[in-house]
Amino acid sequence: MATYKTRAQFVADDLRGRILGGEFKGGTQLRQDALANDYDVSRIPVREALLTLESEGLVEFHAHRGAFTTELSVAKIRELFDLRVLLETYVLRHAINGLTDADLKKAEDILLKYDKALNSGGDIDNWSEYNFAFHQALYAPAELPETLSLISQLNTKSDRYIRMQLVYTQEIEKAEQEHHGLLELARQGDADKACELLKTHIQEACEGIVALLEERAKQPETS
Amino acid sequence: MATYKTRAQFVADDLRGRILGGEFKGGTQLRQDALANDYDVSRIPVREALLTLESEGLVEFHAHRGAFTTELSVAKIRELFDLRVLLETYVLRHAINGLTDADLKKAEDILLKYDKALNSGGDIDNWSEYNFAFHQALYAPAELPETLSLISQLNTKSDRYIRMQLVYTQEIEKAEQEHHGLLELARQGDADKACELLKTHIQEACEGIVALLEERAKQPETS
DNA sequence: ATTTTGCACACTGTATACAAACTGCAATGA
DNA sequence: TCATTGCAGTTTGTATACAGTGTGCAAAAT
Repeated sequence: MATYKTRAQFVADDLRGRILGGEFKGGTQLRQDALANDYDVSRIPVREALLTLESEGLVEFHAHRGAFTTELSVAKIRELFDLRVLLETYVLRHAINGLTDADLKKAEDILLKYDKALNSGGDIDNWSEYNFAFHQALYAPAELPETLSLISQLNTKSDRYIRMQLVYTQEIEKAEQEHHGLLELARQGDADKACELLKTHIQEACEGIVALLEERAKQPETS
Repeated sequence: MATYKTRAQFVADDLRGRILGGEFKGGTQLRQDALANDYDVSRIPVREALLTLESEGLVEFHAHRGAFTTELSVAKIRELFDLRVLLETYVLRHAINGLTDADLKKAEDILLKYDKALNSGGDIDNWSEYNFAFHQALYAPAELPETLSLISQLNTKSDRYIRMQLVYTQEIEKAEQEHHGLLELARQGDADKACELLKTHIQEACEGIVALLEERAKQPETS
């Protein structure tokens, strides 16, 4: 199942994980030769992987100078989260009437599974996946694939910063509670309240990140 | 100025134009070798160009089987246009208060320039560019680059169908009138009315396209 | 006659090799 | 001293060559 088809895809998937995991600080150059050695492939699939990541906004190409990891300004982070509010409340509103019991059960399963993982010495590494899977489970019944794809893009771009926040603050429990609240409102079919909760859920995460970044900006380099 | 940096970028830009121009019908395979001959380059830059176009949604890769042009279902077209309404009214509302005289003048210049081109035996080929330039001129003052980027994506994906409609119906004049109306409302700073007009402007274009596609679906292949 | 197996062809995916562009430093000149 | 030019090293961008996978037809078997 997880047997990757092409080397380029494998490199792209792994490298994405490394970037999102914070292995490279913003603006560092990704040398094709070094990556090719890392993965024991030639530079061709590495280049193709970097192009893929460029289209996802994780990397920027400068002609004849190579690929550099991107770094988002506070203004751009705010913009991304505002877009998430706009698009995610939009799909949630469309999805909420068509939610079947099976859909709700699926979302709940994901939630409980992560609750359990959280209690037994939770891993933050795959929190992003759980988080995204939960949201997608709620959004899927809207049957708006293009919209979900845009939302996925926005999540990928903001993922690094969300993780950063989770490492430095202990907001996961709060987010989990909000997820439970969201599920309950969805079950009741209360679109207005659900969207309102979703909105604050996203906005508060944004503010947490911004606060962290601005605090960090004050301090000189600590490496 | 227009001296392209890399061959891959040149191929991507040109090929995008050919796809949007309707040279390939939906689902046709784009053979790397043939394209490499067309552009007198090797397959490497061709592959990279195809990857770029894949990220724009114009092409789909199937592992070991190559790249195929995409074709959108009516449902997806409707979804794309609904997203355009959502995002474009969002930015217009943000932009409309900050519009300077210079911004308005710039938008008007674009409009008048195309009016003139239209009267002297108008070219449809570059209508897409004019159209997009006009909308961007109105949206730019919002200073929401990520949002504009998403809008640009949506426009690229739907561009083929817009052109198709313009070829078969004579809606350009109507669109031009709506553009003038939009500019006037923007000048007055009436965000509500401007967004309302923008919404119907987009929605009517969508319905025109859908009608055309459904009509065409009834007829057998006429080639 | 229908299905199956195998093989040959075609095309994609990737490695290797080469050309071109950028970077930094050193030498030269004002 | 400071700016400028030229050169060498490094890295990217691309061509060529090879390996691997999918496709279709033909021959063989039931």
